[in-house]
Amino acid sequence: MRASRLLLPTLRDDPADAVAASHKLLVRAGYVRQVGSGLWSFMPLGFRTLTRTMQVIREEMDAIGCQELLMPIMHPEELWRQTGRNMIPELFKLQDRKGSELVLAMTHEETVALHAAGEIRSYRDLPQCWYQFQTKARDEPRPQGGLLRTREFIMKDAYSLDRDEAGLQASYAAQAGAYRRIFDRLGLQYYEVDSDVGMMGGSAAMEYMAPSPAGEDRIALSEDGSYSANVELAVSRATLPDFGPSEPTHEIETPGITTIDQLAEFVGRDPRLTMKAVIVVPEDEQGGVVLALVRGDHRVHDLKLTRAIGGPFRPATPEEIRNVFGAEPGSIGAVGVREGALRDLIVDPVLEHGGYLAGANRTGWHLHGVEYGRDFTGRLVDIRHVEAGELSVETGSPLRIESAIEVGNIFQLGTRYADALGATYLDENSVEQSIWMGSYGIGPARTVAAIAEQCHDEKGLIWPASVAPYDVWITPIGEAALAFADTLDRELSSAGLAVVVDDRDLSPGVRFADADLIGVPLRVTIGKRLEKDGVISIKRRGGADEVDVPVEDAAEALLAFSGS
RNA sequence: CGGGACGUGGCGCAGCCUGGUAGCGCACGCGCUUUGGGAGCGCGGGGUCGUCAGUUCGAAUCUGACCGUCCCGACCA
Repeated sequence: MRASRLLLPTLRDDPADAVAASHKLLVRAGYVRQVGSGLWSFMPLGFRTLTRTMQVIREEMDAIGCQELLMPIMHPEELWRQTGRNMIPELFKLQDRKGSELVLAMTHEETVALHAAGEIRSYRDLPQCWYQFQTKARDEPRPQGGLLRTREFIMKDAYSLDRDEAGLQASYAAQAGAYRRIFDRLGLQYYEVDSDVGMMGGSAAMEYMAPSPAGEDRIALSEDGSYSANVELAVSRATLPDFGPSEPTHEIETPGITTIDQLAEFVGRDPRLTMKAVIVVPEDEQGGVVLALVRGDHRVHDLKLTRAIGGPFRPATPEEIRNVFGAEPGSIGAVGVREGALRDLIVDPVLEHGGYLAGANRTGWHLHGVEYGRDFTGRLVDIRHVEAGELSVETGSPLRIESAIEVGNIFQLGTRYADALGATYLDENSVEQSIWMGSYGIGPARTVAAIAEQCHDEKGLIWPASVAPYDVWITPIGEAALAFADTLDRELSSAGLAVVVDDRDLSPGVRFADADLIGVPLRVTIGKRLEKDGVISIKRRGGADEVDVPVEDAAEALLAFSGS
């Protein structure tokens, strides 16, 4: 293919509004263009890379017996009412001309359960696995980072249907294996981490996380490799202070002290010997205030607390705090709270042992020696944010925290969707049973962006061979060189390689710069030395220096390079 | 939703404070020269200055509203 016939809209400057490396590079190299916030077109170059990425995914799905199908993007809202997910704020809603209510699918569990209910009759029909590449629409509060977070995107979503939990676990394991093969083939560096089930519900989930500074997620990883989890649910062994002997509680006056730092400083004690009170109000109709306690030097993880409460919450106002505790914010604790004043009292398990300095519910005073079980009780739920340097629970290996991009996830859903939509089968005893479902997603476009984040240098993109838009980029300099380039193109193309001959009437420097920016793995330069010495130069993008190859060996050498 | 920034040819920007006929670089078209790392000279085309309203003799510039985009905090492939 001659470059003069291709759309190669490369840019010399970074787009002004781009921050993430993948955003800058994919726009500059002409792979993608923006249509609106979180809405992107894949230009021909980008579409080739996206297609190759999807093909790798398709091959590995097929390899585990998953069957490709296609479900609609537009659904009757009624379908989503049946699982209650029509209330999700990210769900786009619209009406047709008759006023019928429709939604744009943000995922397809409901549709799969609908078809399972319609088509699966017997245990003999199970297990099944279905997948598709389909556009998802999500009314994101904040699209971001170019392709990293968009409002419309293609997802590979697969769904397993099994007769029982053991079957689901086998399907889940098969998907996990396929995912590892997919991301290995795509040349992506990634971690498989335990994750929150989020809006999907269900019992277990893992995420595939590509480490990158542009990533929005934080993952906790143990140094010995035995533990990896999203910080949304990561647990760790906290360091323990020297508590000293247990003492009865006694009040101490702490005038004007409202923060943990001030308190620790004022009494000259380790902040780890203090207790922090977080007061929040659940955002539901029930009303009431929840008191959450963590150690003074720890942070509450919002999502963990959301799970503990069972829904979203907001911080309590100073007035609400005064009303419930009879004291100013900054001197709140669990001891001496009026009976029935709290809707819930959640205690981080770190506080189960030891005596702490805590708020006295009396403005300007704190309590010394407060112990769980003796002085107060509450629901023990892990709500604390894991910190770098803490130790993994099982092996005691130190944890670090990395930023990462979520490129895929797998969920064990259980029977929630099947139950909501009546997806059942008859077992050997003619007893009706619920179908167990799993769902498995990969964002191909986000994966392309994650690869771009990991695989680039100051000159541009450096694609792994499996996803590069073309395999070989030939830059001929001069007429004789162009003729030989076309010959080489024919030879390599018939051997199955995708080749670009950059015949554009541009200076060599510009064409070299474009080739580097676009990131094709193999670069061939044909110049004066073709006629003088009978050699051409081959260079691997991002690899070692150029090597000269005699013209008669050129095709063979390139085929060997592309295969390795 | 809270906070911040920006909107001027295709791209990157200046001009705005201090109102007076819209400019620079790149890109683009034509001609000549040039060809192993973002070439040179010459000529040329292209902009309702986000939109609407207001102030003014006169608005890219001042005021207001709206729209759009990006970034930082709560959500997800």
